[in-house]
Amino acid sequence: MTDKKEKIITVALELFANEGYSTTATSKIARKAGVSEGLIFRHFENKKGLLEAIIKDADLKLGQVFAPIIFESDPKEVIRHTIETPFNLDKSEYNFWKLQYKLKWQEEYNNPHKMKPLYDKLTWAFTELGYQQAEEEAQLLTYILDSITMVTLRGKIEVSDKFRIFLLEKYNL
Amino acid sequence: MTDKKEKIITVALELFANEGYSTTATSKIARKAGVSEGLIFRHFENKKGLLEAIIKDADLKLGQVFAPIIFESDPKEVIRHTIETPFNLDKSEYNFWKLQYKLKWQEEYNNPHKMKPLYDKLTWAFTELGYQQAEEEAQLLTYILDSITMVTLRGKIEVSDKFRIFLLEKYNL
Amino acid sequence: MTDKKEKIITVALELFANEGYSTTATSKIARKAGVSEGLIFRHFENKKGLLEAIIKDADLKLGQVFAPIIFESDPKEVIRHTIETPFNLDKSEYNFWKLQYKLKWQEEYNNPHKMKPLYDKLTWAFTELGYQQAEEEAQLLTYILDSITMVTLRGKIEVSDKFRIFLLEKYNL
Amino acid sequence: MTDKKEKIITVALELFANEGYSTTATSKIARKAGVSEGLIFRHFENKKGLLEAIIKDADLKLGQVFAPIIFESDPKEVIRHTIETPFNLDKSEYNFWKLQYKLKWQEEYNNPHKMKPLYDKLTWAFTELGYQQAEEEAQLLTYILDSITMVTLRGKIEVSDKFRIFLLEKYNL
DNA sequence: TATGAATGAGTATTCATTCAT
DNA sequence: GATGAATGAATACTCATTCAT
Repeated sequence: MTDKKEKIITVALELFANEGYSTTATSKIARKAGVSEGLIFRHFENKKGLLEAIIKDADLKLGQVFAPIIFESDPKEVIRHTIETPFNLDKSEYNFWKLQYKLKWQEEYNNPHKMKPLYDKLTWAFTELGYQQAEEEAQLLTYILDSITMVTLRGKIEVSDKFRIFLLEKYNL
Repeated sequence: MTDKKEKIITVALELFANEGYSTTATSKIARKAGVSEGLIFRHFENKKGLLEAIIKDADLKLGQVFAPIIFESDPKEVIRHTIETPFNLDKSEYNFWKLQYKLKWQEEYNNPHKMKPLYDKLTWAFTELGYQQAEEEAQLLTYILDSITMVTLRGKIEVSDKFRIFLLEKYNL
Repeated sequence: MTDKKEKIITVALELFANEGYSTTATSKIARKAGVSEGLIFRHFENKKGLLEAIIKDADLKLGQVFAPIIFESDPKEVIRHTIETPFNLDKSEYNFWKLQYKLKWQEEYNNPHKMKPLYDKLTWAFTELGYQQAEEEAQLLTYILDSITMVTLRGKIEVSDKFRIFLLEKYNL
Repeated sequence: MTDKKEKIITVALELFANEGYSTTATSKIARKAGVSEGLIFRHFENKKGLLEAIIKDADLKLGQVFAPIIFESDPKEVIRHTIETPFNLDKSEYNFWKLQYKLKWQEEYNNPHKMKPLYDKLTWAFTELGYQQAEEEAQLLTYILDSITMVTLRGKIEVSDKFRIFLLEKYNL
């Protein structure tokens, strides 16, 4: 992948995440990336094609982010690690996460099955730990963490460390 | 308010909620509402003005939706009622809710304080019921319910009644 | 039809006829017609829609041009009049005719049946005049006249009056 | 001439003939010819240069096609052969002919003198055969044959063999 | 000779908005 | 209050052409 192609992807991710996909003009992406507008279409054919390239990249990354949890063998650690994820979001990855959550509102790109592996692992962990309704517990936890993540990304309110500890205690961690 | 003005608002709400604010052309609103395009601007000055009129309406409605909870005096009932809200969304109000949640991603329109009264009431209820960390409990519950609401609105997955009962049991209801 | 709409059609006909449909930019049409480019699309939806509006107009006109021949009752007059048509093209109608002939090369718009009524009338006339193979004679005459028309429209060579008389004599007129 | 250069010419001829010069993108030519887009410009400098190379080739070929007629010494044979030409078009040469006729509408490339030798030969033949107005007869015949050729190339209507015989009889052949 | 990344001017089309009626 | 013609700036996308390799 050439430098310019990569620059386009980076800039587009930033703009799509913060200003929205349809609100972001390809001309703006080009300007910010320091390339000609035409180049975007040479590399991605479509504005949509550019979005999809970004999504593909992101799906890969999503796998990497959750890999340590998926391969964890201690159920307590699975849950602790999961809970701590939204509290440890790196600022450099905000754009990535914002796009993930924004796209959920775009019918076409809302794929709930993406998180299936994590959900399954959590179910397993809760089972191991003797929870009666492991599936519901797993579901519940993902709901909680999704909300926390979104609040954090929006940046108007910070989810306090106190809340993190509150959560960990809830799960006896 | 004239019939036509109201029709514009209804149609715009529907389109903004489902296809997004910036993606929805005023011409489409006009067509679907059966009015001339010019009329939109006579009544609302701006496309943005139209959105803001809708938001104003919506804020009013939001108050009404949560009033029964806010004025409930039995703490158990406060929590039960809150939990059941996302499970009782009327299809006719999906557009209203969708817009609420979508706009949270629009910096300009994301006002976390909107839900303050509900949050306060929940804090009060948890305190009454002797929970140690009432504020965190209130926060947690709103997180959970936000996620459920969003999943429901997106419509790809249904949150089961089993989960509702699971939740109520969690809170000893 | 508003003035501006008509102006668009006139200018577009001129440009499509002389510079070709796909070679003519809508911006050029707008500039020459003294209207905004957007107006073209308000009125015709498409560049193609504009072309089709022109063609529709033209088909109407084609009917008018040949009506006097179609309703002529003297077979000799039918043939004389037909022969003289390409020699009497009014300069103000060149664009109309040019477009007719150019579009024949565009698969989509080449409709040989357009001239059926004239062809039938000629067949009738030749039959009346006792020609053995009236259909072929009619065909032949339209071939000849098409070529003359095209040469005339291209304007590099003029078809002489001598040739007109030569033709009339061929048909004993 | 390299293989690739020749391939470019062949493909361009096909596309120019069928989809038009200005409608055909150089990228499409490159793709269909299996070469890089840059190569077209290395070999022909211009898109226009490519067209002109094709025209040059074509003019050569045109000479070859009519040579047997030009060098025929029997006047009857000259006319018979000329008449039969449009009925014997080889499908493999349609593109060549289509381009010839389409370009006549392009002022810049419409050169009526190209056919002068054939026209002169026909004039000679008609003179030999005692026709009174040999020049006009020659002109007339080229008109007829041009029309037949165009109809054939457009392919919607076939010119019947009956018509060929009709023509030959007209000229006592 | 040949490639393919890159450009910049241009193209059809959209869209929020204005305005005369 | 309501219409519909008209605008102008912006938008996604195309395309002939250049250039370093």
